[in-house]
Amino acid sequence: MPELPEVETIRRTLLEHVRDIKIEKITLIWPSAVCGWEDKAFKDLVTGRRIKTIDRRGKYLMILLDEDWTLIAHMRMTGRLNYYPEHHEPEKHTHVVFQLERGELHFSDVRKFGRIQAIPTPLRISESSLHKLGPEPLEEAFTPAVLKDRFGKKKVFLKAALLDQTVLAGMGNIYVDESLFLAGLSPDRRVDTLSEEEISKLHHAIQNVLQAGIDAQGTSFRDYRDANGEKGSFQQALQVYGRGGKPCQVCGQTLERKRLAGRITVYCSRCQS
DNA sequence: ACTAACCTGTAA
DNA sequence: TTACAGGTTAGT
Repeated sequence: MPELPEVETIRRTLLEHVRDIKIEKITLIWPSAVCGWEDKAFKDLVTGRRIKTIDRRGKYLMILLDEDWTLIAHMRMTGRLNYYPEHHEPEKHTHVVFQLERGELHFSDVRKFGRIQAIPTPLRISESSLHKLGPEPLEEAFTPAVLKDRFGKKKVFLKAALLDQTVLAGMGNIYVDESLFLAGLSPDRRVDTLSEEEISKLHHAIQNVLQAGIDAQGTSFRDYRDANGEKGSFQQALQVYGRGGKPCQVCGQTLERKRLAGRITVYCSRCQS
């Protein structure tokens, strides 16, 4: 579920509570949520370490520990990281409990797709799937020229290109559809047909939509919650995602809904071309 | 480039 | 009962 704005919101709401806090004990309720380590090895590795800070790369959360180890968490569709200031009984889908010096951090995931892994910090880029990620769309280095370069000679649909994490890191089904609507571009355009001006519009729309998503603390269309269990509010601002068959809020035309690049895609055939 | 698979819950 | 869900990967 969480895309860049949701993961960024989790990062921020979690960091407030856990910066410089020591992990005292780990309980693996469903050990498969941790990949790459035997239960005991993982516990030994992380127990007693202090959380220095939390970074984000695309949809990955990176919890930096002292002694140069990093926990990498990916929520996939329904993963959550919840902070509780007091003891809290694990809920039905809680898989890992980190008992902290102050409070507890629970990783839960209804669909069991989400994962946590531990890697040595200096090797993090080359040793994980992180090294294949495209640029961060909200960083200054991300310019229209970079976007054009990332599309390269691809001939795929815009929808597929923007969902591809190696092209650009952090966009998912919601923010891709919203960005394309804002840019006035049809999701089934081939990326090699875009003009300079269209690339520029798309670049602007991507930054705009992602920043608005962060400002609204993410989109709680269904399951998403931040580290405090709070919903975001960007669902109220959605122009197309989840609105197939309803009228376009700009021109009134019925919004199209069809499967593209394997994902349900909603767009306005009048406003987007 | 598309599909299935990984899972569970919810809504049609 | 069936389809579908914010993601990714491995297969064809």
